Amino acid sequence: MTPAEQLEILTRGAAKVISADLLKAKLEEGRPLRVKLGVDPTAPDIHLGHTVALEKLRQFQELGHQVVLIIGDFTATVGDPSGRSVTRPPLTRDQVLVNAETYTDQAFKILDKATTEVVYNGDWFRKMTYDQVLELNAKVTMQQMLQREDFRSRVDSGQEVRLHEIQYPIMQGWDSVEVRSDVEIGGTDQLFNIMVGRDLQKEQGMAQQVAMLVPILEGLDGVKKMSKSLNNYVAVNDAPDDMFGKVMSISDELMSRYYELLLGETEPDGHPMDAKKSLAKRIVARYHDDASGDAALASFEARFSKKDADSADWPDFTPPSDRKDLIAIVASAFRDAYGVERSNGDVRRLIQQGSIQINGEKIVDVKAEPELAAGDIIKLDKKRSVQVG
RNA sequence: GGGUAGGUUCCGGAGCGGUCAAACGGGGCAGACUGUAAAUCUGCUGGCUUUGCCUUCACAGGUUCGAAUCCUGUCCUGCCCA
Repeated sequence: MTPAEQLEILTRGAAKVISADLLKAKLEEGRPLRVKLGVDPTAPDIHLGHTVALEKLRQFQELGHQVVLIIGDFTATVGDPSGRSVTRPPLTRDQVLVNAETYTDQAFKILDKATTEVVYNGDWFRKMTYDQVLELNAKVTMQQMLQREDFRSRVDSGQEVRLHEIQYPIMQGWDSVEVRSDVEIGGTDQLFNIMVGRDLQKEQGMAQQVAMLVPILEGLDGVKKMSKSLNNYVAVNDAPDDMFGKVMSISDELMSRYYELLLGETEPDGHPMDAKKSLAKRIVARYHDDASGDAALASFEARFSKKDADSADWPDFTPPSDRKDLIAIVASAFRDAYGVERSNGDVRRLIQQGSIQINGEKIVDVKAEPELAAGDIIKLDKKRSVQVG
């Protein structure tokens, strides 16, 4: 494939490339480019927000370039302040290593494991001396740091900014030097960090990397960026039905955004609901398989469209043997079938507000002690039910 | 180091001796309506063996019949000065 063709594919969907000309020049060298993505193993789940960058990496990979995945085992103990309004709590090394492991497992759902280079930035940062740290710090000015929106707004609003946080961009930049990257991929909020990488590479007399910024995907709420901590994410490891359901719950407006960022397409004409089902099915198929996508669609339609509870496939649930009051039953159903802890008070409220149904019959009496038989369907809330097994 | 303003429930932010599990807003959850959409309306939003009880208002003591509210000390943060 010619450099021009590659350029066309690679820049598609990118929010910003600094610069396209530089990328073109690198492609024209005809060698495999080293394409870097730094990941912060702060949370173990990869979600759709991460996949935007990962899919971009895969495009490079498919064109024969070398993907370098940097596990920020060291930087994670600092915490990327990008886009943050508060200091991020640091993680322990053990947590980070465990997270890194699960992270790469998931990343290889998208990337080709065999040809991906995985490195840990602790390998070089832990060896650094204070001299070297100071030398690096001398490359960046306070003013540059304060140009950053996230730091500046924290300063302006009287929020604390701790000094270790401003080390983050420097460390991320140094990663680029260490791996001699040609291209760094990141979200648009990574602009500053990636540019620091360019500066440091130049300082070291090295060719500068291209900054390729991909758009930030909004989470299920449609407003804030998708993130684990906001609990507005779809994890690539989510079960098919769960993944499908989450996609169905997004707003129409957000759906067209997902079409664009996740599938690289425009939303098809027709009823928005059909478009959404199609989107949901394809996302499930992508991270599981085609059969799962079809099954999730069928299951969704049975559960919600036809409201045919009998044919729906709800998780099995065995009522507790020690207590038979409704509060205990519902609380353990949430816990056993969905892994959700709800306090008794919480459950009590659900009951009082008419969320709980047994075989389609609403139960509002908090003190009810229903007789349950195998096969009974207990509705917990709008989205979840269980089947007594 | 000095001065000063503060630390309240998920967040913001009231409260300034009892009527405070704590106004109001945001967020979240549930219900109605729907397309598990949006908008709208309603309710809820510390825990429990729930007409009551227990634990919360930075932490530790103290005053008081009674404290988130007063006093003392400690820790932490912002701002101004050095």
